[in-house]
Amino acid sequence: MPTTKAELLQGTLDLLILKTLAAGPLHGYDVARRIQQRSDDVLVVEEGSLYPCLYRMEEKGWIAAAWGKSENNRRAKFYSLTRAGRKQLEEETAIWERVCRAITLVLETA
Amino acid sequence: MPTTKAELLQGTLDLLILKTLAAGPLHGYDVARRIQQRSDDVLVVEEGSLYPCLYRMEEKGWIAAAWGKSENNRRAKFYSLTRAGRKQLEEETAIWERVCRAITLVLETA
DNA sequence: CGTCTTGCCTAGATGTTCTAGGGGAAAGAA
DNA sequence: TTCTTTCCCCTAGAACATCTAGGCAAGACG
Repeated sequence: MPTTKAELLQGTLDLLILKTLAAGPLHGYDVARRIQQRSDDVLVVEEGSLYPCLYRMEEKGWIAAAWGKSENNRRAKFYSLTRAGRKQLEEETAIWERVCRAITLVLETA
Repeated sequence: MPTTKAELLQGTLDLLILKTLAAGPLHGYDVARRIQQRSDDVLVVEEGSLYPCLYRMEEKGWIAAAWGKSENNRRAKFYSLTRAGRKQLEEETAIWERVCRAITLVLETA
């Protein structure tokens, strides 16, 4: 039996992507890989979740896309945070901390 | 402007209910109220989410229901944790801690 | 009697993520 | 050369949880 279910917490993908892009532009494939690496392989972003999410975020103006070449000389679409994206990152970080604290509160109540 | 969006984190409702019932049987309405209170009004469980969730959990054998009278002398359905429910609570708590830690890891990466 | 509160319930909409595909192009092996 | 692997992008539809927006019954309280 593997580690079983519960990869991604619904509603946190935007935040994870925004944060991952905060350090500088990355292409989509790389965004997913970094989230997985930095979470010690706990969070796995499927491509079927990743790309639609990137489009939604682009439509909302949080990120901007530009075609380029990857470090492996492949055609790749690079995403970078917009000003609105940075603001969104701040907001979502605050919400996460608030909700996370709230859940912890409930779990700690004897 | 109010506190805006993001009440409940999708996927955490089962855990919150299980934990709330761990201290003893409660009726549905009360479960929602306690989650809200204990989270300092951050987590609000709508009734349209609550009851379907309770049914799912009952079907899975995590909780058991019994009709009774509330402290206000109203007809109410009391839910209590089964043995399987306690096991599930342990599992979901572990998953929550793992995922929460993972997200925090990503958010803390410079 | 009328209204408020408690408490349970449901159908349908909404939104996110996953499953399960497909495809092209560079790199490396045979 | 050809074959296979890896990288990188993309999409349609299913699955699932939560919310919206209602409805209903009965006790409390004026």
